[in-house]
Amino acid sequence: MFSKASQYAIKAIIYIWTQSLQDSKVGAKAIGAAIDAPEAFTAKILQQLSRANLIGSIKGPNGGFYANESHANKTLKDVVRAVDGESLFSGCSLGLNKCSEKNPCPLHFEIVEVRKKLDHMLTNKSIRHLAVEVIKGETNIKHIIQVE
Amino acid sequence: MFSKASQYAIKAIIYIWTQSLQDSKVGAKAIGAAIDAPEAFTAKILQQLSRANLIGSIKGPNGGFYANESHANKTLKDVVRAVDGESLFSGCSLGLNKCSEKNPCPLHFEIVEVRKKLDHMLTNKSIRHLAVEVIKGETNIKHIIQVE
DNA sequence: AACATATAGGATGATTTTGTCCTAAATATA
DNA sequence: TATATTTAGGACAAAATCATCCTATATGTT
Repeated sequence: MFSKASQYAIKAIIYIWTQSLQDSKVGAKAIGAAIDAPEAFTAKILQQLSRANLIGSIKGPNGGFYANESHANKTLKDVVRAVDGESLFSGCSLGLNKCSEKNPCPLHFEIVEVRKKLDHMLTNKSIRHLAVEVIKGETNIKHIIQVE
Repeated sequence: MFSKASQYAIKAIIYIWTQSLQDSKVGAKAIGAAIDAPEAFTAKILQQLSRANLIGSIKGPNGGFYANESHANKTLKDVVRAVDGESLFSGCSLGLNKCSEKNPCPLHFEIVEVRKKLDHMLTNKSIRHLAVEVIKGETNIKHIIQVE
């Protein structure tokens, strides 16, 4: 459903918010470690999020990534859009070039319902809100380390 | 949402049913042409569908692919499963190794709703039924050729 | 000013997915 | 039995995605 890149992006941006809500910026290294994602690849994704104005970034010592009020109304849909593009949300799910009410593919009317739920999932809570849930311990964005 | 391979698979198997309902087998070449998919790649996918017993195949002159009563209750979910595997339907959508009711990711409860609709879309009509709709002209599985 | 730290971004490599090509195996027909 | 046709399947190639490495750029600190 989501590419690896957007999975990392979602976990990363929620993590950034958890830190920003406690007034601290985080570096790419710390983010990668926190979400169990490769650091350099995560850094690339953070660039994309930054360019899309979903997070802020500051170079240099004490720099890092952060989110603030200017990002407060962003949702996971913005994240998935920035990283994976529009294809999950629009266009024919079977790849037909002309697919419409008048000339529908076999999934045309059904996919609307799926996308409605998908949209709801990705827009009904702000990323900030999702981060609060993580802080509260209600949800979780990390792998669980297996101990023998 | 769906891989290219499973998009081809869905169109191919519906096309095969449209032909089988009129008592004729179809070859890989004709299938590829009918759904605007590369022939050799389509052939590989047809092998997978055949191995998964979603269609039948016969070698040699007058051979080809077909569907019959023994395939009549198969759905698109079986097709997507055979081609793309299980990941769309189960497992953590953010890729967490341990994600459960007790230790949920931020999307854990929401993804259930999306998958419910997805499941409905892929199981509420048999492939055979979808083919009938195509035959009736109610739906369509081909690209529309652009004429200048 | 020099230095250290951190993001930005280009170049490159690995892996997966997509796609092609060729040979083997099966089977209908002459 | 020989031949033509068609699926099965292995080997290979191209493109996209995932991932790493190195240098440039910005900026805080000494």
